[in-house]
Amino acid sequence: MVHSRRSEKLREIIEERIATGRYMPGMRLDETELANEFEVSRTPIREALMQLAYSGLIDMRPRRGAVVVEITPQRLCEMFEVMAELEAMCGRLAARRMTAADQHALLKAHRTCEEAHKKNDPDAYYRRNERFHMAIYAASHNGFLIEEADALHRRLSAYRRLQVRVRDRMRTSFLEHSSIVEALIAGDGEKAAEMLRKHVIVQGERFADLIASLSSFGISGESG
Amino acid sequence: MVHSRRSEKLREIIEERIATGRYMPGMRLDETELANEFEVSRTPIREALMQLAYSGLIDMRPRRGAVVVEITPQRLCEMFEVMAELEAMCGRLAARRMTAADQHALLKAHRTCEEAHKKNDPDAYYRRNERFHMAIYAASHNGFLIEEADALHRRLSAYRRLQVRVRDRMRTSFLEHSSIVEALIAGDGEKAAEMLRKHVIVQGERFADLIASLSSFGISGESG
DNA sequence: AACCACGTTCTTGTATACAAGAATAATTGT
DNA sequence: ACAATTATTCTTGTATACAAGAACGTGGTT
Repeated sequence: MVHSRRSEKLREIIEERIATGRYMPGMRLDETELANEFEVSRTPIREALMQLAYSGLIDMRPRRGAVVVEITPQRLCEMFEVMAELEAMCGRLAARRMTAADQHALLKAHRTCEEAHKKNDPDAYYRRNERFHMAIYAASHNGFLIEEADALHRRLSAYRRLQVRVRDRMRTSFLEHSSIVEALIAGDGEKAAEMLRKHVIVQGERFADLIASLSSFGISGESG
Repeated sequence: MVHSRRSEKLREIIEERIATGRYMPGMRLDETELANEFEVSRTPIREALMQLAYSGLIDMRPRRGAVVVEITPQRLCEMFEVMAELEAMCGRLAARRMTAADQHALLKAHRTCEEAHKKNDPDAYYRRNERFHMAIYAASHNGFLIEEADALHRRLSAYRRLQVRVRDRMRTSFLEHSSIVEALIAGDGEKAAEMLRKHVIVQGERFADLIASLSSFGISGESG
């Protein structure tokens, strides 16, 4: 058995389960229970939970255990607002700094999105959309920015997954991607930034869509 | 004795020590040593270290202990580049959303900076400058953004402290503050954003200044 | 004398034991 | 019968014990 910090992997697994909605907001995470499930002691479980608490995914009140944070719609919009700005920044930098290899990766990711769109496969589109955005982050050539954008993107992935299912969202998203690619390839940083900002931010009718999907997700609903 | 998670406070203390340069980059953090110093067991120390590792302040290689991360000049510039963008975003939002109370707080913070500037007291200016920037963050009325800006600001505080000592930097900084305040009060979000971006970003001759101060700080020097 | 192998020691990673606060259930008083 | 208070139980927070890998030193060999 490899003895090299299990809490890392445990954190990733729990993070994933929160992101995919298996651990719903408001749900209590019992240390002993998790320890039994993963067949480890409470120690690595606790270490994983501490990290998640620090990153804001769970809330650990002293002596009251870990709870998956209930993200209010307002909070979620705030997070998307910041995400939009980070992506806009990536786009602005990418337009100036991207290499031929970056362009190639971006175009490839865009084409795979197109496939998923044509097949009308929201799950595939969701995954390929992630790669599209990652390609833009990478092209910014700012390592720290890439990490931050990546981290926030992961935190929002559960809600992004929901958004893709909204009627016509996939088509709109893909069309926006096309314009973004165009601006990036043309080297127009400001335009790319502006389009990415609008692409990511949640406002207007998309806000209503989000609220609607949240309630089906169990957030701000009857969950206590 | 209050039994409510010591690792929180321990994390803050260690974080502070890294920020102020007491724990220099490259320095090894011995769990047992820290446990003895704080008169606790290794358990809460470890929990604090895990959190710091997750937030990127220290590096924990399996079985090789915790080491304060060596931030390269490039990395530091990347971080300031992101900080600049977050502050610009705060400014843009603040110009639109700030209340009378926000304006009052901002002007007050600005005046206390002026005092420190006139007394030619870099340490006081450093502290009051923090409050000035915090006032802008708060005025953005985006709770998530405030937290993120705050966290990154803290991570960069050690380097900011050095920058203030650069000749004439305090005067330049204060003049820039004045323009920023003007733009914010006038409600000109784009201008405020642009000025904040330039105020925070490290480039040109300020980059050279940073490199120079870093070597005296022990970074990228002979420290292993 | 230099290099490799082995063993010692030291520190981290994990498990378990123990303590203390919070939730809950039971009991008693009004 | 209902509420309040207390006792019990349950879970977290901390300490300590133990195991395993890594660093380091020593000794032997070439």
